[in-house]
Amino acid sequence: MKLTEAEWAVMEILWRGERFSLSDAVAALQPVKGWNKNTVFTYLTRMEHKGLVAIDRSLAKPYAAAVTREDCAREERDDLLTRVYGGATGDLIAAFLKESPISKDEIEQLRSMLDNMEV
Amino acid sequence: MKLTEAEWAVMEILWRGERFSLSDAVAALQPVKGWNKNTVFTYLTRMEHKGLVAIDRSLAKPYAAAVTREDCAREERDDLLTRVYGGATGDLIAAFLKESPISKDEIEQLRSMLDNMEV
DNA sequence: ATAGATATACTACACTTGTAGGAGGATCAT
DNA sequence: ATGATCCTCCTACAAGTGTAGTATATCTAT
Repeated sequence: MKLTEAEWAVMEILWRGERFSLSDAVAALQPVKGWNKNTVFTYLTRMEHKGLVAIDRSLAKPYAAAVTREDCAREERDDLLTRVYGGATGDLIAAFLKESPISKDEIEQLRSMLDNMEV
Repeated sequence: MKLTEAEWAVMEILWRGERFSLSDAVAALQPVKGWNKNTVFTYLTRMEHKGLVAIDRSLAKPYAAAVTREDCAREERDDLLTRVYGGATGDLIAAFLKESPISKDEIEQLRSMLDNMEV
């Protein structure tokens, strides 16, 4: 399930805590989105149908993420990888490296990952 | 301009050639999408308004890509990088490396890219 | 010059996404 | 116990997306 930009905003706040009441969610989304509470409610319930949000209506804080951030991140990565790079991970990584300078530490980290990949 | 999945399919075929007639485009999209010619026409004209497709109605083959594949790929990369990884290129690359095995050649290629990044 | 194929234009319709209004029930403080 | 607040549910609506029908103009081959 690929998330829209707005859905990412909702999930980002859900991933930052355990459970949320409506007003918790509204307050957390305020700086990012400035949404009306009904808008937040609509998102939460629509996203329940999609299996993104778990709602336990018997709790005071009914809302929680139903998927992990890592699962969503993987889907986004896979989508980019296959749609744009036809699965060629090397090309994709090369493109990222070419355009975004990374720190010395990160370079070292990646180098050791590469070392560990040699079987 | 972020493309939808269907728009990517259209651009992919436009990027594979110089100029296209409607039926060229329909034929090329047939195996991928199986669209009706009207559907293809609608996409082409809608995408002209978005600046994705250039249409020169005085030519026999009026349709051509108006943006490069690399520009679109960059937008997709940037979007993933900032939305999902908050700009942390190292983390993103690490995630790709962790999940998708790459070939020995690619490992070497990346290693030399890393070498060249050290100033 | 006329039938058949192509191309263009316009229109339509269902579904999704982004956004919010209104109404009714629940809760809480005084 | 009443008014204020909050929560839930339902409804709505504009824009965008995915898909195609209809109608008309144009080209091409006979």
